[in-house]
Amino acid sequence: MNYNFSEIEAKWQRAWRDSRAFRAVSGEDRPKYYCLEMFPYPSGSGLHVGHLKNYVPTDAFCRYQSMRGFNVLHPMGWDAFGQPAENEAIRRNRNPREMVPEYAAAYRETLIKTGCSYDWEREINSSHPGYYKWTQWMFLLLLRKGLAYRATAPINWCPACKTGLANEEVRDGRCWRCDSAVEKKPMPQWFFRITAYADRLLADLEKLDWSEGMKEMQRDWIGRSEGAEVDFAVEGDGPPIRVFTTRPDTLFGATFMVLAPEHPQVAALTVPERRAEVEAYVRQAQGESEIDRLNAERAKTGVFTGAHAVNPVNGEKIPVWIADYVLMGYGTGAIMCVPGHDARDFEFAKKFQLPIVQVVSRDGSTHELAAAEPGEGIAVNSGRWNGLATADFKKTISSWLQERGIGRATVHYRLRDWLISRQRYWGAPIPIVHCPACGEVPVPESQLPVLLPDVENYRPSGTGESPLAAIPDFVNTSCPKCGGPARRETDTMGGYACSSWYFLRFADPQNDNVFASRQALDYWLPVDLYTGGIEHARSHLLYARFWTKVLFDEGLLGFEEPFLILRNQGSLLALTPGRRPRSQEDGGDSGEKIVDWIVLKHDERKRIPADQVVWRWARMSKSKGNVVTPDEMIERYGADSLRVYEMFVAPFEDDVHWSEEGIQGSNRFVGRVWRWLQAARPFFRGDWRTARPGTTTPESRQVRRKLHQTVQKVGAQIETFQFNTAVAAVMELLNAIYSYAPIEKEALTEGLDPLVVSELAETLVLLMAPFAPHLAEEVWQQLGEKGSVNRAGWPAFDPEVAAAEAVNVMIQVNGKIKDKVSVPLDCDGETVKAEALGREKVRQLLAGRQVVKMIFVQNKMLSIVCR
RNA sequence: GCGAAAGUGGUGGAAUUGGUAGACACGUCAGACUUAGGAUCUGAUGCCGCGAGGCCUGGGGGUUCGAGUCCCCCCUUUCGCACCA
Repeated sequence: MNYNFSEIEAKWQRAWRDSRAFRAVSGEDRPKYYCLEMFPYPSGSGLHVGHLKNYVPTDAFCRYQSMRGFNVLHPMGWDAFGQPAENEAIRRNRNPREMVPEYAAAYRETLIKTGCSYDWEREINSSHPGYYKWTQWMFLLLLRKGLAYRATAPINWCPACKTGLANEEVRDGRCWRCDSAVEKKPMPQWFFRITAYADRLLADLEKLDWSEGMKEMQRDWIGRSEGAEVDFAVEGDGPPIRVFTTRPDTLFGATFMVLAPEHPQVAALTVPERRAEVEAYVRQAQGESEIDRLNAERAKTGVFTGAHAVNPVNGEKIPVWIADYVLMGYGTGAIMCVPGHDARDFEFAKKFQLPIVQVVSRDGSTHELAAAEPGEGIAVNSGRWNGLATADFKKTISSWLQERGIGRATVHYRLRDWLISRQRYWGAPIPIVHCPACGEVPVPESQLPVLLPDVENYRPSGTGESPLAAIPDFVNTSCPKCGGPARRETDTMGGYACSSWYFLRFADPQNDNVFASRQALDYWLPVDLYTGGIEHARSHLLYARFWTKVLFDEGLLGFEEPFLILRNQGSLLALTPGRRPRSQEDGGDSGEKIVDWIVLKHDERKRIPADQVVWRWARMSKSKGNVVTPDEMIERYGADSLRVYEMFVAPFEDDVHWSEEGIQGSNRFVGRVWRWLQAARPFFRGDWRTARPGTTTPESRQVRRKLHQTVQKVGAQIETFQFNTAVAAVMELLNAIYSYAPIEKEALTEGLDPLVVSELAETLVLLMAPFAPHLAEEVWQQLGEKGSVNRAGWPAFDPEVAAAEAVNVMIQVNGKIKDKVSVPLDCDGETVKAEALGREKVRQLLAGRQVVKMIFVQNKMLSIVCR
């Protein structure tokens, strides 16, 4: 009988819904387990099989945990606010308000069809007022704690998205979404002071079970660096120039200074006769794109301001230059230049013929420097500090500077504050009122949420202002403080605000009085297992950790880290049609990005001749036209087969080149399981556990051994996220079962113990349940078992049954395996030696030679060394 | 340039952490059953060799009775960071 998957899968999906099978009830006695996948933004392209590379294994894990007796919370929701959704709405000329729920519903349908065990009663949508009320509440909390502020600063402006971008959203000077070159634009915008938490965000990484690579990315992004700030007095009047350096021990080698072109002191420092030149350079630097400035390969440029500063350690006058290799955004925007020991300063000094002095040496001697020597060593040419080792010198000089009030040891971070303002429609309005009398006034909590108005035109204004600014009914309001006329803030919050706390909301998603009750939070949180793509390494995960710490500090949470274990799934790649770029598209001489392949646009599909199409592997996405949908796979092979394939095809973390050939193998496996269980069903005895097998043939013992070994293996491997080998283990077991009890035998039990067959059948169903839950439920019911298999206990394994009776011990002669002997488990060395030396083959090899030594490893190997 | 991970059959991938390399699967080949089969079942399948046997984990050294696994050098790929002072 073939497996009618479409009927059976529909039956159980209905049954799970009707029985609320995956509802998580807070406060139960069973230990809780909170398992979460990064919630998706619902796009029009729908889910593709690539999404399931995450959802399916994580679901198998949840089902396994449920069978082990955990009270599992496995929720799903929609990251519905933000530009992806808004851009899609614009493209389709839809209102996101109507479009998003449709898309979410489609996602939900597909996820239900895959048999994923979500508690849909906890579904959340971040664009729903009941949700974003609390996003706004979080904003006010940050504001109250001094962690939100408004500042006019040059921000990353994406001209295509017409909005500001946080630093984390800029890659190689380009917008992460649309790849446009990012510009700098000064605008008043809201920021969150994440830098205040830099040290804790860095230190607490140690507590987390995340991949080392992931932690390293966060460390890089936070970019802690220890050093010193030093004030250089300026010749004449004017405030000193403050620099940051990680090498205060090289102060004696500082022969000039460089300021970023945007540095606020530039104008004041520049002498009149150099003004024209300096201003021209500043203008030129401003006109450059971020991409140009980020290019480290190009030659150094700069101009002299005419001003001099005084090196505080030796009183020497040193020239002050400006150059675009110094960035305003890091440190103080000014540096002391030590050409002898910094490659960039060396290059600059060579070009502009500035003096180069050696102040660090390996052995205390000095020599002509052919290149910068950035390493540590012993101080030379450093006055009374000569001879000090770098580390000691750093400490000494820092205190020396501090005593004189001209410097101090400091720590700088690469991390910038989080730009939250978006000049876009589709986001949570920032709950602030601008009052001419009172200034920036927070909207009182009782007036939350500040509703996003329903509008006709939600497109970006083009002026840089939010579309909300064009809606008088929204903008014009009264000041909550003085009651006078005032204007609402028209920026909305970037999507990352919503995703920085959603994992808390799942604990108590309907609560209207608080973002989640403390009781529910204490029961469910923190998230025990979090899974998602590596692309969120620095943005989402950093922000969510930041908000969690703020809430902890406020006493609202009892934990400081939201995601204890993090696993990152690989993506699915699909063959994607593209073409060679045309000459004007290859970057030419202006663009640095070398493109050698461009995805075919929709209209190009038919136009381009087949022989000009170039196929490449690329991540699945609708825009690339290479998606395979779960729906079509489920239609053809069933959800269980698709699930098995997604897990079996490769390790969880690995990228996969999608092909349909593999899924047929999984389909075959599922069918084999089904057919064997159907054949075994008539002989099934529910009392096998108590009725004890009467006959124990060697074959029975062997297959039971395999069974118990498999139970152990599958559990252990699900726990370590090795789903591919866990599935393989069940396949091995099935092969063993087929040779023990082939279906074609007239009677499956002929010559077999029906109790053994029963044990095999029941345990096989349980082992299949996390992977192929529909099949498992169906057979579970057929076998006359009560309740959902998802609540049946995970099978126990008996170590005695699982233990091997005999083992093959390898015999090595001079390091090469020559023979093997089969001996009982844990057989002692002497017996094995005697056995081995008696073997004809071994005797021949040892003839005329002298045995030097023998090494015996129990159950593994006997190594004979001879001369 | 810096940092991280990885390189195993025709393919996806296993390998208890130093002890039978290639589990499991795809593909291929052969057989069985079939009116038929893109179904099912059985078997074979790293490479060279008729064979005995020899050779195989990116390349080259080393440690060891024994190395895919540990150490050193090199090559390649992927990812992250990068004029960060």
